[in-house]
Amino acid sequence: MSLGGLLGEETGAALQQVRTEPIQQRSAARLSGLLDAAAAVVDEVGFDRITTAMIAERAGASIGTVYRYYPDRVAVLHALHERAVVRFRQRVVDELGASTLTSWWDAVDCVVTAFVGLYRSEPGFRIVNFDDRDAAPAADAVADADFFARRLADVLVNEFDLPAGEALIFRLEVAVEMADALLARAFHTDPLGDERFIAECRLVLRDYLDRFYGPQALNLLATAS
Amino acid sequence: MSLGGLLGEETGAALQQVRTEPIQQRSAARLSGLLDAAAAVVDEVGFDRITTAMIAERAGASIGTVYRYYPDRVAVLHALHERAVVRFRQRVVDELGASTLTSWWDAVDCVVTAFVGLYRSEPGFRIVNFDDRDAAPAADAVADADFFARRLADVLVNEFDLPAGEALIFRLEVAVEMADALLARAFHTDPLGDERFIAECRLVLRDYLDRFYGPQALNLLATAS
DNA sequence: CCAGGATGATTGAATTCCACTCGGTGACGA
DNA sequence: TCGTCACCGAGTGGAATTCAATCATCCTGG
Repeated sequence: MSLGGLLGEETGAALQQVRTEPIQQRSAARLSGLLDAAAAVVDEVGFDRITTAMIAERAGASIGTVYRYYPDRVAVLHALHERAVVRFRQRVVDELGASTLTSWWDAVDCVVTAFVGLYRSEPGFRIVNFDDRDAAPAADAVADADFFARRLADVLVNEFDLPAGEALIFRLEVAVEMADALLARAFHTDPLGDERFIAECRLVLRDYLDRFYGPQALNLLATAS
Repeated sequence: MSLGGLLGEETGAALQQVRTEPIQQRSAARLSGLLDAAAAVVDEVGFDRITTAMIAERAGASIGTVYRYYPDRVAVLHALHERAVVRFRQRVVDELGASTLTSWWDAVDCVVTAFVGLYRSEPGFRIVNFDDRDAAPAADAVADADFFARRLADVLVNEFDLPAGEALIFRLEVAVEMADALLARAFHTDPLGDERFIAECRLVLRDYLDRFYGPQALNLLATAS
């Protein structure tokens, strides 16, 4: 499996929440237009001041159109989140392709860089991120983290010969949670991201994973088996 | 300063948001009754499906009564949050008093234990925790984490001679964010808390702080100065 | 190639829901 | 018995959501 595997096969399923899958092309544009509008509005008025009317107006559509595609207000925000996640994965793949990877650490570093990049460039990403334990079934967020951890695990196993298994997946999940929290904190006040927290995030991740997958730890594993 | 300092002096100010300080006794019961109701409702229907009507009905009061004490819907949730934080601090102090502390690690461990205990016993704590970047002025959440980090820093400096300063506070803030994320994850699906994540939280905290405040690190600091 | 029916897409006034107000009614204390 | 304090719940306004009517596009038989 190549690095591209990170993208996942369910890119289409990301829009699960839409009421009706669009048949004609114009409606595909409507869909993304609605999300663009939602992203813009979120950035402008904030997460909880958003109204469906604002989204519709910004997208040049009527209220009814919003409800044609999404069952309710929060579903729109969920979809926005999903799209952000998909773009995040794409960004990770791009980053991975653009750098020469000498160890698993480079891969992890790419993930952090991608995350930071999206926080900075993607409208609405700051508000509706991995961390949305807030709105509705946050089960999604956990599922996302889990899915992502598994994908990343595949890559690390295949490219850098890390020992596969549930343990690796669990640790990556832990790493994702920590990284998410620290990066969210970094961007909480500072729109460009507080570098102290970003740097500390990298440090924490490296230390944590080094404990299990650093040179010494791997040697121990090798001798033991 | 004793360990009790963690409690803070502003325990009374936690209810700042009430419109009218209750004069007669019966209304004190109403106040906590409203919060109990809010906590129960939060646990049942989730954070953003709460309605003021639900809270009032559950508390056996009328809508008007809710608004007699709280200026708006989110104020109720804030008050609930504040109460949870106060109870958390109290629990930390209790834990600290009940154990023999031989190093700063024991203090950190107590904090984790208190957090886990509250997650298990306090209705609504799961939803409205430190991490509520969600609704409304999320600046509060960060302020909380920061405030708590400072208090904890005071204790660690005074009881265990850790080097005071902004660096310590920053690292404790990082630690708080990570712990919050991992514990939230632990309770996300499992109401009793996934022990794997709880254990990993303790491990991560210890490793992270050991890096700076472990025996070796402290010796280095001592020789350097 | 084209009518014209079938189905997808859009609309926005009407409806429902919900946060919040306020004038009226009881309950407590002195 | 009077003056507050506490409480109630119908009423108001605005936002969320519905739905029947209308328009656009596709498709098919002639």
